[in-house]
Amino acid sequence: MAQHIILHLDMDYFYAQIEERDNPTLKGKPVVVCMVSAREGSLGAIATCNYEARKLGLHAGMPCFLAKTKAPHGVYIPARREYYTMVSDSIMEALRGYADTLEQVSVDEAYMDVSTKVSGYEGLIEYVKAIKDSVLKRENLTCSIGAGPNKLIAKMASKVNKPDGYKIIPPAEVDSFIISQPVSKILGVGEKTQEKLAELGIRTVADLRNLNRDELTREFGQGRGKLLYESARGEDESQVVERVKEQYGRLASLKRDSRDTEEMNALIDSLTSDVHSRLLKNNMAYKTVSTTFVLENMETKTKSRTLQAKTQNLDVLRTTAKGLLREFLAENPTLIRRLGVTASGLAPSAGQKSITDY
DNA sequence: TCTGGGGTCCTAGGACCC
DNA sequence: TCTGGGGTCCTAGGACCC
Repeated sequence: MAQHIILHLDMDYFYAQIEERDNPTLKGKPVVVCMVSAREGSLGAIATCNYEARKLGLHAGMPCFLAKTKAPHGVYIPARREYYTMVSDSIMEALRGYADTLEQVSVDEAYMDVSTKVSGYEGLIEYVKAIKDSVLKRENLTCSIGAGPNKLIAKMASKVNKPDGYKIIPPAEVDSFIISQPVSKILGVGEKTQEKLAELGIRTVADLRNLNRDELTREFGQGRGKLLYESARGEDESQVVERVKEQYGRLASLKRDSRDTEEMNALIDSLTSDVHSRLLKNNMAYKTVSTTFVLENMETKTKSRTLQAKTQNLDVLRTTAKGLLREFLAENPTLIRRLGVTASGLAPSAGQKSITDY
């Protein structure tokens, strides 16, 4: 049975690196790419920043007004998402030829199963270097690559020598590699799980190994329990698979917290147009519509409705989303901060069908 | 004086069907 | 008086990721 060789490729500080590439005078300065919303008085939040900015304590998700107090000389650039997506598509295309299967995880990240492309871990360094080189030649951008016998190890390895580096973990080194990691590095262990683990006295993967399967499923449920048990042993059976989009959604902030139906319906018009154009572009139909409400206190609520049959129709999307908004307002007295619309239950569109599907 | 936007996966209860 | 068990779909929410 041939061994699996999985790579995880991660573009370095992707959005900010693209901005640096396009404007070399930015090199050496803290570069901060911001997501800007329509909200009055808001400077938005950081999407990505380069390493100079990180040294000053900046990180993704940080509000930009706060970033500006820490890095007043930084260069703040509004995100150009469509452009970054084009760059991403070009990179993914370049990677495809190097992989048996390519699984794009996000704009700047992909898993590659290269099991039949290389003869083993011996020749892997050259192969990894060739991939990094092709990305550099194609888009003049650097990336980092991790390699190992499964996705978990590849992903953790890609972080080891960032930026512009690589790390290969052959099967014999998996155990010593994984056991040295803090639990927070395990994929799927976020803030909440970390807190709960800390209460149980668990901080490292080595600690985690002291709990057996039953204890973990009792504490964390079937899914997360299994994940923790296997991850602690460097095991991950999940395969690299070509991803199919399961939903298209758009979310945006209101100018100010509101219950103004007219304003919100107008926003829904614009959000649904966007979602709809992506459905058309990919020739997909949807069956379920969800409206997302982010409240004053940042709490998120959703309401959804599944149709009798799938459709591609824009008016149905709009009417359903607005209906859900009306219901939500009738049931909840709270002000709304952000609104979102998502189409899910996607399937390839049958072609000429339209309103009659409803 | 605040805190963006786009996703995936899992869980759980109820409806409904065989 | 007692009334199984399994599967699928729908809705809602939570955790996590970039």
